[in-house]
Parts: sequence; structure tokens; C-alpha cells
Amino acid sequence: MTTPETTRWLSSEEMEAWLPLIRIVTLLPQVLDRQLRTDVGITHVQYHILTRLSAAVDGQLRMSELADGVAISLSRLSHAVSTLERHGWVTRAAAKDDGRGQTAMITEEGRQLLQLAAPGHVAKVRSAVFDNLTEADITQLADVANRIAENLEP
Amino acid sequence: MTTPETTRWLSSEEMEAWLPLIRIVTLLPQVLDRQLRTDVGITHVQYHILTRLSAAVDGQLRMSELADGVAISLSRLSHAVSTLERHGWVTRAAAKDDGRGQTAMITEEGRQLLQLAAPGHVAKVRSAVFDNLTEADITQLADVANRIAENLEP
DNA sequence: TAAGATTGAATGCTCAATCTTC
DNA sequence: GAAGATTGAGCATTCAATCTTA
Repeated sequence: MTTPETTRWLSSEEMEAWLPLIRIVTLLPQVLDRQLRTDVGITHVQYHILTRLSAAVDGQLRMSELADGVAISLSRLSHAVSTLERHGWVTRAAAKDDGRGQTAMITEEGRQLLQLAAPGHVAKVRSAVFDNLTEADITQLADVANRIAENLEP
Repeated sequence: MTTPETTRWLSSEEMEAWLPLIRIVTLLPQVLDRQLRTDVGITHVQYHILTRLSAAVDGQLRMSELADGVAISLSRLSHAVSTLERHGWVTRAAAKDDGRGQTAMITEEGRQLLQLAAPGHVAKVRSAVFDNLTEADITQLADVANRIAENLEP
């Protein structure tokens, strides 16, 4: 805990950005999780894991790369992959080159689940976020969101 | 599950906004929770609850208003307030006007916790988000984040 | 000793059920 | 019956400990 003697509080301009941002950060997972849960029974993080795998060569990635891609801890990923594995959507195997490594691979059933889930998910992403934005807004968003995301480390 | 015959997938421009946005939405809670947890032992949602209460008249709010302000379900709020209450940072009381209502009120200890927590929290908010943004970025962010947040419902 | 990954316990969140008052 | 709020069960996430290989 590094406590400076005098804190530079957020300005009103910063607050006007911060308040809606935490609102988004709180609400968006609820909205995405709920849609995916009720429709196909997975969380958004699990959906994200499956999409990363489906886009990878041979449908497989090292656990640590996958964790980086989805921006979650290895522990969280390991638990999530266990759940996906239990449902038959993912399999695990030892990595070829590194004896310590594990790779997660999406199964055919996993790809089918993704096909089933994708339309409803995209529809929700549109209605929750993009439908209310102009093209200019989207460019602005890409711009500033990328700048924040780059700087953000776990 | 409303599945249209033909899905309008995200364009590459939309993807360029969406990917960093989910990265932020995934990482920011981890970053904020970790700082507050290790420094003062509360989550960011609990911190947010306390700040809302501290800013309210008499330091108190109806549970349902508080839930709206923090953008979480009543159930989640009720559990969180129970935890805060157990630590002596919040008390509950029956609402005056409505026999069904409950009000949560921040205690003196709760205000002290907030004073203790605030500098470290603001420092983290700065280093994680604002330090890497120009004034123009912040205006853009406020603009587009407000537009998204307005449209976003649980 | 460090890196990759997993595990179990503790805590937080969601969902459905419930209770009380309107 | 609906609105405000709480509760408990089940699942998700964090943290620290552990194991294996580099």
C-alpha cells in the first residue's frame, strides 16, 4: 500500500468518465453471463475461452497463452477448463515441447456449442452496446478502449 | 433465445472496439478488487456501496436505490451488506415510510475505513486507467461510456 | 530456484424460493 | 397479486499451497 502524503483526487471530468465506466464494468458481465447462461448454460468467460480455442491452430492453445488471451489467472482458467472438460467441450493434453505444459483443445461438441451460442450472443452484444452507438462512437471507443486495455495488467 | 435466421456478425471495426472492451471489463475488476482486498480487505463492489452511502443524506439509502446506484441485484446487495454489517461498517434499519423497505446506513467505522482506503484506491485508478490517457481521451471516454451505460440494463 | 499448471478452502455471486407489506 | 427484501444452495473466483519439470 503506497500512500502518498497528498492524494490527487479525481477531477470532475475524470469522474464523468469513471462513473459510467465502472457501471459498464459491473453491468456488462451480468448481461452477457445471463444471456449465455439461460440460452446455452455457460458463462461469458467460458464462451470467450471456447472462441479463443476455436480460432487457434488445430483448435488448441497452451494453458498460459489461453489465460493471457482471455485475461484471467491460470487458476481461474484451470477451474473453468475443468468445467468445460466435464461437459465434453474441451480436452486437455500434455504439451509436446515442454513437459510442464498443458494444452487445451476444443472438441467437435465444443464447436457445435459455439455455433449454437453465437447468434444469441452477438444479438445481445448488439442490443446492449452497439445498437446505441454511431460509427464515429465505435471508432472513438476502439481508440480509447485500446489505450486503456494496453495499459491494464493483472 | 431469439435467433434470427441470419445473424449480423460484428464488423472488423466493431471487433476492434469489442475486444479491448471485454478485456477492460475482465481485467478492471480484478485490478480494483486486488488492490482493495490486500490493502483494506474489501471488494470494489463493497467499496462502491460504502461511497454511495457516504455521499447520501444522513449516510443512508434504501436497499433498492442503493442496488440501482451500484448496478447490482438486490440479492447481491443484500449479501454484500450482510458482510459489511458483520464488520460494523454498515447498519440496517426499517424504512420510515414503507413497511417493506430497509435502509442501509454507513457507520462511523465505515467512514473511517473509506478514508483509509480511498488514497490507495484512487492511486490504482490513476495508474490503471487515467495516467495513460490525455485530457481529450478522457472527454472521449466520458462521452462514449455514458452513451453505453445509459443503454445498459441488467 | 523458477515456470507451468492444478487443487482445495474460503468468499462472492446467481437463481429460485420465500416472507412481509403494499 | 406485486414490490421490497432476504435466504440458502450451487457455481465461479481468489488465494495460498502444492506438484512437476526446466
